[in-house]
Amino acid sequence: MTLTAGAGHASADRVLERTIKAIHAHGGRVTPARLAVISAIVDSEGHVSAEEIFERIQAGSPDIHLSTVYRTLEALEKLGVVEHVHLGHGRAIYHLEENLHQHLVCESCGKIIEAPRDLTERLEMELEARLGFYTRAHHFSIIGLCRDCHRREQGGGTKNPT
Amino acid sequence: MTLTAGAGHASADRVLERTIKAIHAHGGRVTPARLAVISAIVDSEGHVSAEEIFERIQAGSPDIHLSTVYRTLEALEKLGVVEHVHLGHGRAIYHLEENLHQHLVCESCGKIIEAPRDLTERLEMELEARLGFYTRAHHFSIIGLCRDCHRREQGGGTKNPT
DNA sequence: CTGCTTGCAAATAGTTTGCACGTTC
DNA sequence: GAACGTGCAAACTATTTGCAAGCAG
Repeated sequence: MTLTAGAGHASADRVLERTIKAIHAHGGRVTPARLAVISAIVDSEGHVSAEEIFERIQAGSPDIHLSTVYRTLEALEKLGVVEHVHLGHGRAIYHLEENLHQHLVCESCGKIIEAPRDLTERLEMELEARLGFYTRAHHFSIIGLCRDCHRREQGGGTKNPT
Repeated sequence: MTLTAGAGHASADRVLERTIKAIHAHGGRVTPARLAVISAIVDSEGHVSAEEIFERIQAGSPDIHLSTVYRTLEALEKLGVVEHVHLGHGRAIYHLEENLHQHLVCESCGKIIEAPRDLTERLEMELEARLGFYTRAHHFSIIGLCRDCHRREQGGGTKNPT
């Protein structure tokens, strides 16, 4: 829980409202399933796999199917409400598009840190200026070691990369 | 495919040699399958999925199984010879660890561009200085649009900065 | 000879899809 | 009422694994 980014629970309703508007704007229907998925993502501080969302939802609405979660996520992604990243071998992780940030994933403990935007913004600008490469998604993942794990491996002498 | 030395890039042989040494150093065996996998990666300019490697190998050695390719890649990754990244929903892409670079993946045409190291080096340094996050892997993927696709989507190429 | 490697096939994990029915607008 | 969304099950893709036979050292 060492997130330096400000966590705004007050924004939860705003996200919901914005999403509903977006769904309507595209001729879509606002269904319990979709509301549940959005709530699950908001509740989970922004980093969840499809299955985690599914499990969270199951508690309150056992009738919602996993495939619906996937389809809803796809729809929400098309609406620009959520995005997903592949952090490793397994499942993808979804988060609100509002949370424009880079994921710093610790290889050792799996912790996900959010890098301040300004650090990467410059990189994006330079990529565009020098290579003409336009980073549309505004997100990517950086694999490495968090402060603690790095320190541990430096000092402890436990070198065991899996 | 064929192990004809000398005709290819000068670095190809060096990679092979280094890899053989690494395999031996870890008590592993140098097998035709492993040589074929390494050659396939080197031949392919560094960006290949497991299946592409498999197909390349099939041409010369139809007896090598896909699962062997996976197992070999895993072994080579453990030895620090190759690395892999997940660029999208589908398969992972493998490349030589020597090729320390960032992948810029064009969302639209799928082209993979390699960003010059210095662009990202600064980001890495700042991540370490400000967050204590140490980017061990020295690689990550940035999704976006290449110059051409970006221009096309802009609609007519209004400006032309080079 | 010894045990790391491989081929094969079957298993897994994560995600997608076809179809008929239920819901939302 | 029509179009969109959903449940369900089955398909699919990428990758992994158990086991016995095969080779490298």
